Amino acid sequence: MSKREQILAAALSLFIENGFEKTPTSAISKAAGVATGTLFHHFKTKEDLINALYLEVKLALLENLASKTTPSLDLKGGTEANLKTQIQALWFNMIDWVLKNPQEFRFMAQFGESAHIANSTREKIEEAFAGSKALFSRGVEEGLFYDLPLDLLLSLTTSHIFASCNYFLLQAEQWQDSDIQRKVFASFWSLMAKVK
Amino acid sequence: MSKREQILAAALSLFIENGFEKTPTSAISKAAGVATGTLFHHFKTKEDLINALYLEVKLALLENLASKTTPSLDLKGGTEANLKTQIQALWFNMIDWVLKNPQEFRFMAQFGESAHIANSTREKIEEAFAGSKALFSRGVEEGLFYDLPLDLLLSLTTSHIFASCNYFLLQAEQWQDSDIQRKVFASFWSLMAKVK
DNA sequence: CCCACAATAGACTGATTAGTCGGTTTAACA
DNA sequence: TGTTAAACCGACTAATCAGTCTATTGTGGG
Repeated sequence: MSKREQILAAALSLFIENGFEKTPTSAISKAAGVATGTLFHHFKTKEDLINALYLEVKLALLENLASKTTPSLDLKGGTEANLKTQIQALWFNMIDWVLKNPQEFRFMAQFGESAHIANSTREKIEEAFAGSKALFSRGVEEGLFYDLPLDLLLSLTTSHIFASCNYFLLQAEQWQDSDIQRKVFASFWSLMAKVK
Repeated sequence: MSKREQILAAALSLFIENGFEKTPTSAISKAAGVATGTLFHHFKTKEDLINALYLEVKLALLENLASKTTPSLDLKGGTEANLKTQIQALWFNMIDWVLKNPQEFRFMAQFGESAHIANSTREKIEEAFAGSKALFSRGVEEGLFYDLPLDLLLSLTTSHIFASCNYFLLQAEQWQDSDIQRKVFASFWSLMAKVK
């Protein structure tokens, strides 16, 4: 692991444990086994560090969502069944990843709304997630989902899945119950899908 | 307005604008038109101050939710219609209050997850909101809602309504559209209500 | 009118910390 | 082997800030 990675890993742990302001850069460099100078060699400021970390975490999540969701663009089984399958895969992958990477998730949850994350960082993430966004856009276009502004729909679905992750992270044994899994996904789906 | 209230009001503005750590107590007392000593007379520490503020804001919200939701315990029109009506009233009241108190909402959103809010504060709030909680508990008991752990269901509904508030706060003109209102509430309701 | 105590004031300090600086080590490459 | 630049080191500093302290001003009850 490069020193840069050591620093990021140490920062991740310390930030979620103590918060940003209560984590001195000295503590980060110490935990990373690195000198202060090295930290500031890799990251111009402490804010740069947290922004880099946030971006990396988000991209790691994205990669994991994408890797398993076969983007099978052929529409066998009808467009609706296909879309639901893809979104369901995304949903499972997300919870899977969160349960395997609890620190990363806590970090996203804790700092996603914080003022430390710069707009430029948010824009980069927005861009990277454009692909997943398109999936939901399709649902609206095809009249399958509520005809609501896409941003609103995305915000509703994102917060639903975040809340689910948060719950299963604390109650990991419940995630073993496939009955609960089914119900929670049903809840997720019907929050956007029109009643027929 | 008492000095104590002046301090809380100043802190609210400054905290949402600059964050907790980037708001020196000196800035708060200055904005409140008060001396440092006065601030620390009313609040033992800066953390005490934010906890008091958080509690007050949450209680103000609660009062507003409760005041308008006539707790009509007679069950005319069937228990189901009654429950839906009450929850719908809660839902509208919440968005109404948020649109009228944007700073308070931003504050809740920004600091709800933060480590500055003590557990004792969270417990007090939990207690205060037990009444609203009971409404959802009823829905589960009556088999109207998904049979999921109450905490999970509450977390899902809360985050849905938070996301809605957040959206309408930025896109206030959309809240004028009663068609959108209907759809978003439908989404909210079907996220917990079993499909029949 | 007086006493006790709450409220107010603001100068001050001890501790903390982000980031700098001057220098050393490592490593790629010519 | 010599050159160069990146990576690395850690002592140091300039600035900031939470909370203290001592003094002053209301104020309610006896």
